[in-house]
Amino acid sequence: MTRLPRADAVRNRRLLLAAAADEFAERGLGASVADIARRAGVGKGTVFRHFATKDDLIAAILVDRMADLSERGEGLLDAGDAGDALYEFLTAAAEQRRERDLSFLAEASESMPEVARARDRLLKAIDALVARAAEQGAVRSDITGTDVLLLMCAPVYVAEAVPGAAPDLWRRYLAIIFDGLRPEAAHPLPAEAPRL
Amino acid sequence: MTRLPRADAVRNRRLLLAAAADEFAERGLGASVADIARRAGVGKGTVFRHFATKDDLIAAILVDRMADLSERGEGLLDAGDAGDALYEFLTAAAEQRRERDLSFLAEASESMPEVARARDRLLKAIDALVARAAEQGAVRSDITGTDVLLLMCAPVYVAEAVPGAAPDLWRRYLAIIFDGLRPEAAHPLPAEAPRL
DNA sequence: CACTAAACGGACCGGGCGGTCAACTTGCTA
DNA sequence: TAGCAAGTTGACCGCCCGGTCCGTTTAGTG
Repeated sequence: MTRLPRADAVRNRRLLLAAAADEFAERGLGASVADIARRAGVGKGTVFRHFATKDDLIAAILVDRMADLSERGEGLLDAGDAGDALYEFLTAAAEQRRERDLSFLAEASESMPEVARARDRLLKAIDALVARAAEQGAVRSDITGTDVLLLMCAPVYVAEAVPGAAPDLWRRYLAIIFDGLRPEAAHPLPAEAPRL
Repeated sequence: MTRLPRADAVRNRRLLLAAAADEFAERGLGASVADIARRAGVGKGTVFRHFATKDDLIAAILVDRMADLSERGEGLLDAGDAGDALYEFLTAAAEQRRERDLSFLAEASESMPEVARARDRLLKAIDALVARAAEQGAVRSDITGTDVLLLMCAPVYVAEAVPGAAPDLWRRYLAIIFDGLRPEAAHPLPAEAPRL
């Protein structure tokens, strides 16, 4: 059998992921591996022992976050009102991103299979939430889970552009965007729904 | 009197701005000054003669773009249907950004007074468009020009996240978001409207 | 407790970046 | 057309980054 990982290695990996998430959130993509290592209280070499490249580290962070969101979405699937459940899910997604904006990490780790797998799971949960909401007439029936996955990020993105904004400004834009998903649509949807 | 700038200097400045916009659009914020100079057919030193720092160059690009949009918005102020005018303006804004996404330049040049001035002019035009649309009942009356300035960027932002997307996918999200602005609101707006 | 493979640390390397500068060229003016 | 300020150029500087490497430390094992 393969040996179990050493206890200190497990601990350091966790410290590294947490430190990296904080550092990226504060300094953006340009945060240096050396700073991350220092923040985790670890040597720079240790970072590269756990994650072959900076991009691998980024991917690992993203996978963790998407897994958290997936769990949340799956837990909301048996809620009574499907519209409320969807709204609540979108709120949770916005809150996660609000706490630490790591959206810029996505482009650095496109095309990593582990990230793709995590995103597929997330999309599956959202698909189910949207389908139920559409059945119950809470949202228009021509939007897809992918639409919602994409729009999910918009409220915080929009609110972030305001320098000294109230911390819950994103709620304002979530309300507006969710209103745009209602069944009584004024505008037909141009362009086909995207896939993935 | 102060001397007029030399003809070649004027030409090079224009070449530089165009080359820089292209280069940034293709390579992101990390595009190097050396590459921009090469693309403009000019020495690296010339870049710094025209723009003291990389950030000054970025600011100049942004000012140009915002001025273009402002002009467009101001021209739409005497259109018959204010709702259509607003929709058309948002379409123009999305198209500009779709052609070349330079959104990431904004954070590099926050707090530059020239950029602030250009943005103020743009905001003024949007305020007027939104006020007219609200008067005519095309949009809900509790949204502000600032809201629209912020939301304006969302459709392209959202559509960009899809790798091989149709080039006009953003129209889909513009339709959804514009629907969210209609007067028949389902959700009250949480959080106050932001300023600036 | 002794031994070893796994894990760690940080000096080190090559490369690319933003920005400077002094020698050179050129458009404008009188 | 002569003269010069304005403009151009690319080699150069110092810095910091991602990634490597090897001597040292340490957690688990029998």
